[in-house]
Amino acid sequence: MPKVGMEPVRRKALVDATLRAVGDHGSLTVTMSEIARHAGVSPALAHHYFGSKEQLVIETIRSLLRQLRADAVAALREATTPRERLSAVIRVNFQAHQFAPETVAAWLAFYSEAQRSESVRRLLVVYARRLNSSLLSSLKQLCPAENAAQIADGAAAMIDGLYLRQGLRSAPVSIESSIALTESYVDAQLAAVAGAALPDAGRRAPVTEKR
Amino acid sequence: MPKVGMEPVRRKALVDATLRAVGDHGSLTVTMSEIARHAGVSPALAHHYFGSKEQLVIETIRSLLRQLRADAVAALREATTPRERLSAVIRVNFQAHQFAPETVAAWLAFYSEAQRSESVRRLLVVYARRLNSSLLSSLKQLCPAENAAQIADGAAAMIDGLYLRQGLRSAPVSIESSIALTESYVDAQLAAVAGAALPDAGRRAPVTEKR
DNA sequence: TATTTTTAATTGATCGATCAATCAATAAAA
DNA sequence: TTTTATTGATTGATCGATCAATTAAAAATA
Repeated sequence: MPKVGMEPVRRKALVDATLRAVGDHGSLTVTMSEIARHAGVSPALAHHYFGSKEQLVIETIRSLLRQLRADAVAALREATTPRERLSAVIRVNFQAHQFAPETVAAWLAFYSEAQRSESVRRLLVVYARRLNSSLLSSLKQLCPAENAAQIADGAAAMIDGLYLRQGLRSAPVSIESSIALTESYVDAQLAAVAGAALPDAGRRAPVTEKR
Repeated sequence: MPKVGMEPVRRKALVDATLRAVGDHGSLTVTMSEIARHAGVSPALAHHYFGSKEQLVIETIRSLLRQLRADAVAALREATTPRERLSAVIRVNFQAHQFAPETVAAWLAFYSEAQRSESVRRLLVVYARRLNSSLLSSLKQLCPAENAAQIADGAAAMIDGLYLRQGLRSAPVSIESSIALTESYVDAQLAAVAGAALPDAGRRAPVTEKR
């Protein structure tokens, strides 16, 4: 029963359905039929609009990334100091809808897919780089560049690791604890750097250069 | 050409082949035929000895876990102080063969599979718990228990995260840097705890309790 | 020792199921 | 009448799994 102008509606529905299906299935082995069912259309229509399953998956990741960026922009708008911006970047990654089990499961599936699909890998690299550079730009205003780079790597790894463990649902570290853990890491590292720069501070600060 | 006593030989060959195949394929979508080819036998033989693909995969994960534990035991034997034991635990996880791209890719695939297979999930939970408790037992001798738990969570997450990023092969953090990053995290956290316990130390130590 | 029987190892052939993808057909809006 | 939206039916390929058949070693029997 063709109503004109359905294309954008269907595309969005299919992308959303893919995220949901991949999310609660936990892998890309979901069938096009299942995705289509979630979206309330026939499998053939999914192919009509996206050409292939791989393309649909790619669009889904793109959409996740767009969402993440939009959230980041919004969060950063309210932050004024570098330290606040840092916290904003951390917080965004643990926002409820990003940290929801299905979303995490979907990310995991995408990471695995990245091993086979170069396009998927490229997209995830974009995400990884963006996270690093968001952290880095704030950190560089809080400590020397070389320390900043190291702290950014550590924080990014910790964030990704907390995701991974969230995906396993074994020892569920809550959203708040995840944020606290990451914040605490950043705080301690910054303190260590500051301590090393001010050796008169009474006590030896922990070293960070172990390279 | 039946030679008696082949079973253990074939089982090992098939398990090794599975790890390799899953590793460079990057996912569990490898076919039994491919695994069997890696092992130099027919697909039918793989079914003969393991019954199903799922069972073969499970045995493969078990084997990975065994290896990891053996490495850990060996590394711990040479450590005497709590701090040395802590370093040993960290180091083991970044050993060359554990941190090799194919191994990391295999781990990733298993994590993804854990979303669907309860048995796989259970095994990975065992790994996660073991990592946590190894870290924890050393940490508890270096700081109060509540701080220890937090630091263990953070370190475990960071280790897993470094694996994840290694899997992406985007901004490759080297083995040495990965170890250094994790060590630095532990050092700084312990220093922060110590600093908070000795408030006369001239400068306020960074807070860790953000819960 | 010689012969037969049992057991272990191994595979080729094949079945059945699943699934992505295609396509021709239909229905209604423009 | 052309275009857009939509689907049911179908195809072709892939893959896990099964099974009967084969080979040779080991064990039992004569």
